Amino acid sequence: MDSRISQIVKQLFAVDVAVHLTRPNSEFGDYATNVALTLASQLGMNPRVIAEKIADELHKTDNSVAAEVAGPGFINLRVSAKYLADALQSAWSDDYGSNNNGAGKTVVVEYPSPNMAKPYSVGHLRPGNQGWAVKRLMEVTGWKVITDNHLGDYGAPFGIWVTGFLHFSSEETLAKDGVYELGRVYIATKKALKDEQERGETALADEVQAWLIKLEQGDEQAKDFSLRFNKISLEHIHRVMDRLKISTDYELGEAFFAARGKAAVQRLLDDGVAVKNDDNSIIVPLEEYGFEVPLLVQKSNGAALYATTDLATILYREENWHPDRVIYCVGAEQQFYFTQLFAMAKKLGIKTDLYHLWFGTIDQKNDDGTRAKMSSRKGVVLMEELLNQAEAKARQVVGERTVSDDDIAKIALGAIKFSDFTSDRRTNILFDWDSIFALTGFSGPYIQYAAVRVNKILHDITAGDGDRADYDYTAEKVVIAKLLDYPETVQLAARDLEPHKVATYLYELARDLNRYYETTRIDESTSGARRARIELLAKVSQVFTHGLGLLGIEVPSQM
RNA sequence: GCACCCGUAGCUCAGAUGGAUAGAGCGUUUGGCUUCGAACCAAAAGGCCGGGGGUUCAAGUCCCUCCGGGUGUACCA
Repeated sequence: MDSRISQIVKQLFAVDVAVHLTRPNSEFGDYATNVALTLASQLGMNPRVIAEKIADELHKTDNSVAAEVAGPGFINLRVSAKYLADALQSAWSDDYGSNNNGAGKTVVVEYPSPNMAKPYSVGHLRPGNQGWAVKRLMEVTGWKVITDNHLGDYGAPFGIWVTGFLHFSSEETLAKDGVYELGRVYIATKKALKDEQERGETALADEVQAWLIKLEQGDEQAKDFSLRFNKISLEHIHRVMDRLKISTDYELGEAFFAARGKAAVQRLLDDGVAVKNDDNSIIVPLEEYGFEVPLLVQKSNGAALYATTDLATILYREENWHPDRVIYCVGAEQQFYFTQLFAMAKKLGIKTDLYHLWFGTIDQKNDDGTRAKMSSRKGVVLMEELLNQAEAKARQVVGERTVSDDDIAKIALGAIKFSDFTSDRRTNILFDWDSIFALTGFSGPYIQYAAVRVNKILHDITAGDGDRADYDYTAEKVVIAKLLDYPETVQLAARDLEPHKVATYLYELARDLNRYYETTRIDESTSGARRARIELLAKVSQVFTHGLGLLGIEVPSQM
């Protein structure tokens, strides 16, 4: 319909415009467009006159659409429910909502990239969650997707671990608490290091450095510590990711790329992109990209740092994966760093679209009522604890009904994940135990419930062989119109990498469906109507599964 | 200091390319289950969209400025 209006505009006024139909208040119509308003100044005509002409032309060519001019020059369009039902039927397919916009292109998506020194906390919720959703969005829009978990397994944390373990821990507590003990030791040691620095001492810091050097030199004891600690941490990360139902194709951590850092830095020097300072540190000046501070790619002691491993990572991916695009799912705190990194890549001549998919912080309320980012100092919430609590809450709501552990896990995950998609990913979100487990209203379980319910109906009621040809779909009009919006929603969400748009859509679809049930019964309808309704509900069910799947949320079999 | 982000109902947040009467959830008040699943639905109350100025036929949305908050700002990752 939008393209036909474009055609009419071209025919009447000889201008090319992309017409976008909006969904106005139902009192105005089913669809609306403001083309006449946007054209008015360009054509030097009264917008209402333009609108009238378009509406007239529309009537002449198609009597199934009622066009009406309203207000300053809006064109409101009204069609029959049957018309929409037919449109849905012809647009329908088994992967309704998917498209091929990204065909032939490759994208690397990097997530959740946790720091291995600490247990998986809610701080890692967004990278994993948003990263997974972006991966899914890329997949259903035709891209070839490669996912990589860029583990934080390199650098000072190892030295801090060992030093801290020897001073503040024991084999017994490590055996008992595993990664949580490692995390405790890490945080305690960081604090001890800071205190020491304030006193002007360096004993502990020297010890940390000594362990790092030992590891680099292949010292047996250091290697043994490294293997043990990494194993504990990695098993933990895998366990949590399994529970979160997220995974990646690769797990190439910083340590893997640090080994390639020297060569990468050498290339920078060879290309004249980097400069060596007198103190042996190496920097990439970025004044021409608007940065006062250069990017440091080698410490004065010759060691690699973040920018070094990230540079090696970029080069490795270019060589091996040839991506058109790389999406880094990392928090907003690193925005400045990534703009520097990308500027360096550009300076090196890398053409790939490097994109920092950032998200706001997870905040906590301070005692004085203000908000601030959750931090290990103030005490973070651990992911396993969050999952356990969410499952307990779900179980409590389920009550007497028998629901499998698997379904409970799906509901708990539905609540947690969806809460991350209730706002734009850039928004700082306030961590709150109640809202993150929300099971009612604008929540994951609300949609899951609607999906479970519709599946139950589909299971219990048979469509029969009635003739639906004469059915007018009046009662279903709102739901059908909503289903017709789905492909565009996916397209927009994928274009802007904003999965929360899918979440909003699914909520509205579920709400429209719940309202529909209030007025219409499926089982009491006549044979032809029943068949039409059952077939429509099957479509709704498919969209629920598809859409929730984009958010990494599954539909339980029961709840 | 500088850079980026944010300020919308009591709270938490939506509001694509500027468009008609600014929307949800939670909370509050009220009504609806002998009914295909009430984790639901219906209704009500609640807003100088941080302040001021500008551009436009039209501004929550764009520009300027001020106020308030968050996050960064080369040898941490």
